[in-house]
Amino acid sequence: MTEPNKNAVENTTATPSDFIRDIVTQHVAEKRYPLIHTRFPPEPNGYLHIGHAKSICLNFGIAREFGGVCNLRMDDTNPTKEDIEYVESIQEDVNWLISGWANDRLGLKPKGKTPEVTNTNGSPDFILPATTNNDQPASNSEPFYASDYFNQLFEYAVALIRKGKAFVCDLTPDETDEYRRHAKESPFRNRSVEESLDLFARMKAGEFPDGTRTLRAKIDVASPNIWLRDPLIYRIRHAEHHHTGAQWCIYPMYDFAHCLSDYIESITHSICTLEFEVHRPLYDWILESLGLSRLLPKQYEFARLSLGYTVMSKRKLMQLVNEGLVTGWDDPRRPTICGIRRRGVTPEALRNFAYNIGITKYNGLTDVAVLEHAIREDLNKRALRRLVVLRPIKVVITNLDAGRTEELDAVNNPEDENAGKRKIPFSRELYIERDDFAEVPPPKYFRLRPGGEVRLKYAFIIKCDEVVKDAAGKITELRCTADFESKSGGANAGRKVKGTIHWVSATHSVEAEVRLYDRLFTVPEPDAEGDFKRHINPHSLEVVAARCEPSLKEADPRMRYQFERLAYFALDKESMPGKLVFNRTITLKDNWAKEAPRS
RNA sequence: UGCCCGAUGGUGUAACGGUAGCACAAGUGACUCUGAAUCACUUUGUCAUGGUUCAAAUCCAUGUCGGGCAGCCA
Repeated sequence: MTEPNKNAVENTTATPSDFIRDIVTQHVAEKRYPLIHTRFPPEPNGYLHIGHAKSICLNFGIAREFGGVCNLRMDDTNPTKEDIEYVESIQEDVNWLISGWANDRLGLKPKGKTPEVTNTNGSPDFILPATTNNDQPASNSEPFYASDYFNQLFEYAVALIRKGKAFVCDLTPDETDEYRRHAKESPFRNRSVEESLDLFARMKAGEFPDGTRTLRAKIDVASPNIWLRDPLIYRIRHAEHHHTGAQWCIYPMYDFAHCLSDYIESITHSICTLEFEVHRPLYDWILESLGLSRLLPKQYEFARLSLGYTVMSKRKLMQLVNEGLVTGWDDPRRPTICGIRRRGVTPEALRNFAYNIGITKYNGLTDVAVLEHAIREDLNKRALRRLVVLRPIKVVITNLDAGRTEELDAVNNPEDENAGKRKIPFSRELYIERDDFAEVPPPKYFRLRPGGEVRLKYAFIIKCDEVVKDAAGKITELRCTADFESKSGGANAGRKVKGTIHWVSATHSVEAEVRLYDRLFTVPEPDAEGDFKRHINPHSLEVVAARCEPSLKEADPRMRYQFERLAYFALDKESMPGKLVFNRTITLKDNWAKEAPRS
């Protein structure tokens, strides 16, 4: 049997080019950093989706192309939204997507390891180096967690207060909002360093309820950039954290935690999406205000992915799960990485897609056709061809005896001669696809019709002699005669007929549940206006009982299949020996579907 | 409203002051024991107006349109 990953195609030779890689290239040329170090920092509050895949491919791609490292970091500074379930799924999805490509660039840390002090002369300074798969067996490693730096972040915050650059503020959330909107200084802005230090320590000790006090950076309340108007950097939250437990009741805000986590991990290029652009001055301000001794990371922003006929926001994806509109996070109709994987898409296809769409600062809408093309291109090269009839109609070969079986040769993959051949049984009773017979054929129809001929793939040319119907007028079977000389290699093998259709032997075929997936939404931008759920496609899933050629009894979950003339399929995780379940990954391109309605 | 960012065929992107190219999509034809794949060909574009320059998609100015931010979310 062929290796599952053999014959894969990937743009590994072409080097992607975009404005971020241009910057990195220049930094490498001027030897600005000893090592190019990126990071992928998801918040564990949901499952990863194809938009994250774009970011993963960017960050790991850069690490790969420039001989660097990309840390996986849980950006877990908000205990009320995050969960261990998401931590686990994130690791699984990242590993799946980068395996065989950039898994050797994955930056982890030894289990339980926390940052070390690098500078003892007054201001605190911490470092936590990454290890890669090359340095350390994966079982002793774990991802980075922003929450592992809570001690260090606390010390950095104290340092900021000491420098007179942060203060404890007693304003309520509403008041804070109000003051900020009107560019008004907090009445607590000028309280003494000692008092802020004392209050901050007491915040940490749990003396105050949620929302009563915050730690704020002292920057510029009149700044045109809202994020510089004395932004909050710590808030009180009496909540258990999935990673640090009940240790803390104050938690750092994103802006404070992120830049410093990058610094601690020696990140050089901190790449995020466009909505953080206005935060960049704050990112720089915090790092510069602390007077840190090592090279500072820099933030760069690119446009997040929007894809046609789907929704990408975590909130909406969560809503679809909670309201039972899909079966779960890994429902194959969803744009989540696990859903895409379950559907049968390979990591290579997803990476090629990410490569093809490029990286810019323009917020566009990517056509799903680009994704579909990447999937088809990959599957065409690797999928094993099989004959399966989705909606059967019976065909009786009247000039073949009942007990007789012919064994016919079939090519496993015309795109890969190493994939070999297999035998398919042919007998008196067959099934063909209902769509492949038309009693009253439309123009240019070249499949089977009354009195017409068609070739059965890998087998014989048959002629339809009689259409049998039941009392209600429904077609129950087609009675046909076969030209046994027309078999591949036979005397009449070269005989031309217009159509070739797929078939299975009725007696030898095995049943399978086949799940036919279509796009989840009926419009290109479901969330453009109004309620996105109004646009859910009622036909996004159809389940049929299909008849498969017998070789599919040994179907392998690692393999991909093309049911000839129909679509690409993969085994679902619910499939069992004796109870086959296939998911349709994507249909074959169908020009007939475009042609037929014209007539 | 304030601040920030962006605009190249239908869609997504390249061109780094010097021939507007690529991919997807669409269309035509060839081939075909998959109406697939493959191959060949074709259609369609620099937001607008000024300026700088021998030369502008690229630099400058103004405008138009689009997006983002204004959580004790990330």
